[in-house]
Amino acid sequence: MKRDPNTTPKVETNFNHLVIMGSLSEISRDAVGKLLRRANKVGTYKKKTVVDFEPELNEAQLLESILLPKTSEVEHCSRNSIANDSAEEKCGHVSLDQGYMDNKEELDDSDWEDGTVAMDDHPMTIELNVTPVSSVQKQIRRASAEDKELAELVHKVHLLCLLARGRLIDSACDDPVIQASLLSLLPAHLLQLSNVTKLTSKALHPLISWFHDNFHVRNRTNGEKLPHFALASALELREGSLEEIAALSVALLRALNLTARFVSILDVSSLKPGQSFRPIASGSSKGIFNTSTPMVSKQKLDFKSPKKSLSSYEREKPCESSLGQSRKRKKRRSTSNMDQSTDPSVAEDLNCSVTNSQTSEPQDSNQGGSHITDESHKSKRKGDLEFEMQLEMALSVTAIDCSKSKVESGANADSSNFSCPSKRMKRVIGEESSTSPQLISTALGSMKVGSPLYWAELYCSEENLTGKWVHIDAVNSIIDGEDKVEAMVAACKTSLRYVVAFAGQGAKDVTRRYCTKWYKIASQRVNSTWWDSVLAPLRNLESGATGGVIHSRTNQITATEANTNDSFVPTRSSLEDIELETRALTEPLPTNQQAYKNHSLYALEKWLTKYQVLHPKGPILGFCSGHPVYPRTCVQTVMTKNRWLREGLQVKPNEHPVKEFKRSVKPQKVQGFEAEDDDCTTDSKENIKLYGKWQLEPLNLPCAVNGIVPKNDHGQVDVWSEKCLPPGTVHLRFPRAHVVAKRLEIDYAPAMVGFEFKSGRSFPVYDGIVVCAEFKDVLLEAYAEEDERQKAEEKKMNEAQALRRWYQLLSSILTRQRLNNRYNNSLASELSIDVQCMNDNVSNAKVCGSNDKNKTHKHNQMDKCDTNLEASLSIPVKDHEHAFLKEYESFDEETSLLTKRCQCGFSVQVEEL
DNA sequence: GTGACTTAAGAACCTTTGGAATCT
DNA sequence: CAGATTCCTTTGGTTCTTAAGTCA
Repeated sequence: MKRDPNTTPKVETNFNHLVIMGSLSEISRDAVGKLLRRANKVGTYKKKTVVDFEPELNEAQLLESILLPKTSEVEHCSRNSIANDSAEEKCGHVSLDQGYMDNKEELDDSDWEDGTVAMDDHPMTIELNVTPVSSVQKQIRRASAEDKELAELVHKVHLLCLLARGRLIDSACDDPVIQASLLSLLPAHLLQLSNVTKLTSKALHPLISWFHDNFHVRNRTNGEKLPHFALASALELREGSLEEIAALSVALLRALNLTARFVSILDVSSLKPGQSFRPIASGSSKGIFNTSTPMVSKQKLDFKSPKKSLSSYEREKPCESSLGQSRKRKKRRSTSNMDQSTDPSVAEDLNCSVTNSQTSEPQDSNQGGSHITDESHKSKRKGDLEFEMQLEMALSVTAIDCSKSKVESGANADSSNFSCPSKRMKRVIGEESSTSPQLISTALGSMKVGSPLYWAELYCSEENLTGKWVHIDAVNSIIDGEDKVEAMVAACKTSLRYVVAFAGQGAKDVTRRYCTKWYKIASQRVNSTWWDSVLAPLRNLESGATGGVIHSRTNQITATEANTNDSFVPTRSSLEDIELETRALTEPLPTNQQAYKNHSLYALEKWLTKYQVLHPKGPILGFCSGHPVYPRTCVQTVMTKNRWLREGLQVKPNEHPVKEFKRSVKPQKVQGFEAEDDDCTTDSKENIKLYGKWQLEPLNLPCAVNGIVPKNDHGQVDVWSEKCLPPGTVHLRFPRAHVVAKRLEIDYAPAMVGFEFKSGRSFPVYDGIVVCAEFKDVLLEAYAEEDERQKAEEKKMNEAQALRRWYQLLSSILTRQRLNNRYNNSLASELSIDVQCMNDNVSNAKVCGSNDKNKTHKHNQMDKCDTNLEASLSIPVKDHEHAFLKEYESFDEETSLLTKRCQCGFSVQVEEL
């Protein structure tokens, strides 16, 4: 992963930060890497990856493949990106087709119903022979473990991306230029807020209403700007995306020297597979269709098929609203009594961004018009776009080199794409400046709202006794409306799974503050261990930036006592932790029974599993449909004696099973009809007896005495864990340990570590032996020796085998040569060349074992062969019989080698025995 | 529209101690 | 001949989870 050379200094700063927080960047890399590897493997997961990944794709390309959705939305593509896209799409199609052919049989109707397969260049007709009735009864395919794993990986990576984005926005809020510009716009009387020492939420009303009147949400694309510039641009125009306006409100609060956080709902892809990602703010399609006040004319809805009209409607909506907004905007501008001139210094800075957004405007509307015609084959979902954008931004932060794999289509997209419903909510709720729940519900009824996604949290030292973080939604002009957030989000058919507050480059999960029904979202969140480890470094940064020692009224009174008696100094962070924890423990009782099934705090007896009991059975916390509600802490897991044994625990004497149920014994197939008669006897024979944790004591195994290992009925020791070892024994996990133990006549028992299931039967799995502790060293020593000896023997055997093979090879060559010489066949010359080539290699090969004192005739013979071969290969083959004359012989006394020579130059070395 | 309940299907979990043939 | 090693074959019942349908 290389750093992108194109990243701006701002991003680099962030990256450096990430590097400092090693753990987080590691987690990011790990999660993204896993996803990429996983994606590489998965080619058949249809809903998420229609493109069949090519194995030779590199990571960047692969990422692109994931991100490049099946279709693309023309309106957000730059000219360049369109060209690139089409090229890429072509590639995509090749593999898509391939993938389709490969997995043809796996594709079911639902794939086509999704309508996400892009066939841009090839018009296609799909003939459906099915009747409408049968198409309704589509095949339900449950998600496999693999699908779940992939969904979880995507979820995690998406979370990391959103976290990274939040940090970028947060750092943009700290920008001194933006803050100064905001202050310069602020009427003088509101500036006094910065001098207020005892801040309450009431004091904020004038400020927030001024902000709300002067900054507006609008749907626009602002190119590839970084949050920093996007924010500046929004400030310049006094309008921007939901995110930008919320961020500006945070910047304003910070400019006034107040402690503020940028809060965002991390609207992340689902943890469960098969659920297509739909950003909250875009509203659910179901909701839109249920609305009684459609936002577009009926004609547009009448579009071929209901399915088609759904998607077209979804896509048209933003355009229409965008146009509407621009009209509204003009009106607003002309009537606005606010000073239209802006700070010249800021204007200078922002010049380019302003032109950017201005030029993007007509383009926007043009494309809006054209995309209706193109939509039949360009239907990239907003969620996909958002995901791409976030992933890209996060990757740039974590400096993954994705410059080549830039998802061009996504780059132009902006969070404002999906902010228009929220903007409408603002009109409805904000303009009437009322926050009554009734009004919200009216707004929701007409589905003119999106969900609040971003807001601010301000620390008010005079709220409560110790101070409090106050929810401030400047976009909707809501102050201290934390209890309304959940209802607003729920109205959008989603839930707030992750609400994260950003400050000082850090982040903190504050979901608990906004969520009253934790049981509903708990299952939709990633496992808390992972999430906590991700947030740990960010939490520190956050509390470093916002935390401070509390000097509340109560503390001031007891300040001296606290200093002397208690070392605990409450910080904002720790007090908030307590507040959130308290919320977690005081959740109201759910009204529906099924909510108790996996509730973390409460339980109903009827929803307990087979291996759960209530102990103690009380206190009763309340009732749900007549069923008593118990605390979850009373739910205990019960197990059989054997299962507890594995945990290193045994049932105390005289304890009766707390739960008992009949084991259903299936009649043995072999016995056939005999078993039918046995039915009642087998049933009564064995009941499964379960015991609770309170009935147990530590395992009391017989000790090893006199070097004898206590064994079970099978003459072995069950080693489920170290706890199961009899006292005074050790588990030696090396192979062939029993051989050594047996040789040394040490008592041992095979260690059974589990079972393996094969062909319907279970077989014990052994690993090493169990011996008395006193023999451990002796055995290890002996084993080391034995090991060494065995290795030496192995080596010797290898060498001998090598010798044998050499001999075999050489003699076969020789035989061949001899045959050639004798019969002088036509292949002779060819062979000689072949053999000549081999000569270099073979003659250099040193034949081992020739120094062995116990030289056998075989070895001797081999040596002969060796030299013979050398000689025979070194001379050209002729029709000639060697004659070894005595006078050419030489004898080397040192090596006892007799060298015989022929006149032709051929020589043979012979070792005398 | 909501929730209780049923049904159905697939995933996940639990079960828990050979024997014949061949090689060394 | 004894002991070690390899090969054979590839369960099936129960519970949990999830989604859809029905009904009050």
